[in-house]
Amino acid sequence: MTKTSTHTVAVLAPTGVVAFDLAIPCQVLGSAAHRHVSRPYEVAVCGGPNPIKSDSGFALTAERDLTWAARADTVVIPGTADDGLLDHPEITEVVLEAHHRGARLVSICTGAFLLAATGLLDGRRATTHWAHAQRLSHTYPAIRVDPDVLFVDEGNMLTSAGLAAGIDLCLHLVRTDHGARVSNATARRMVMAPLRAGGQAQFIDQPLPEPSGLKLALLQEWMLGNLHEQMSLHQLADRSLISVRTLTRRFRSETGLSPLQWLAEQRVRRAQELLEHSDIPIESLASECGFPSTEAMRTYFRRVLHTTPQQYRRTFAPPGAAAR
DNA sequence: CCTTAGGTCCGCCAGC
DNA sequence: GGGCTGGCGGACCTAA
Repeated sequence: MTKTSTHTVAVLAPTGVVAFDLAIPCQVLGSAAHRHVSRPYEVAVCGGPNPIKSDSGFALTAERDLTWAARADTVVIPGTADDGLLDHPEITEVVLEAHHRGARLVSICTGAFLLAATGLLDGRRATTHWAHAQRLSHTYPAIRVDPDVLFVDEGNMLTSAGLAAGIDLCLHLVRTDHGARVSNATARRMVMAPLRAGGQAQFIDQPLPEPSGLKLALLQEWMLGNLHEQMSLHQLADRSLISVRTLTRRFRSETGLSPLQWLAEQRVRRAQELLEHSDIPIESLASECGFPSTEAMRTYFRRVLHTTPQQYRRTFAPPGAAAR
């Protein structure tokens, strides 16, 4: 992703667009701010002819037409009131054209159906709103639909689950393009939790006041404070005075992840922060974050962020820091 | 890429 | 019955 020029984002507005989905990228990407670039994204709603009916009882006026969308760096496809049942051939055409120009495609909620209609999702992993996941995989059997995650990042093609998960995906884009600091600041400005991981379940049990939930929170706090230590499931269970089985179960129901998956994500996040704010060598950074080796860290970076630690540092290190 | 040993995850089920 | 716990087995994952 080039940082030199403003990244253009086209938010498509098909007839009957879900107004909430449409607003998400406009708000999140439009409000992202960078220390050196005040507006890293130029976001425009694209569609027509105006006015365009939304699903929410009001019509909207797109600032740009679909030809602009075909030239954008990122194209966002929101859900529609028909939940993806109707064809929107003009959208298909624009999305295909954008893809062939190398644009990044992003769908929110049932926007996945419009993206799927292009055939571009075939053979890839994707997700959509849980209530429509089954229909998506029946209609497009070549897509590996994962109904249990907030969003799926397939590099140049990203899909998210219903509504609010679109916010998580947009924050993920900001983090991918501009690093953790910018995405955290963006989240803070929106009074949002920093960023839920993509693999997190769409359904999460109330983690709040029960004593059991509290105990897990305490353990997680301890884990975050001791990321550099090797920890086994067994030790963690002993520490919190519950069985391994119960520990795994609580993690899954409260975070949607297994204990070690959760731990690995926290380690990647810590590493991201350190890569952005320090110039300690990769080797000591890896052990500081608790990765058994630099190879292990690289593997997790690949999986979670689709990049390598070196590359991440090069992209996000502040200008003053040592550039290697 | 492979193999291997040990760890992890989760359905199942019995027990409280 | 209903809800939570934790042991067990086997599929799966990871480190070396």
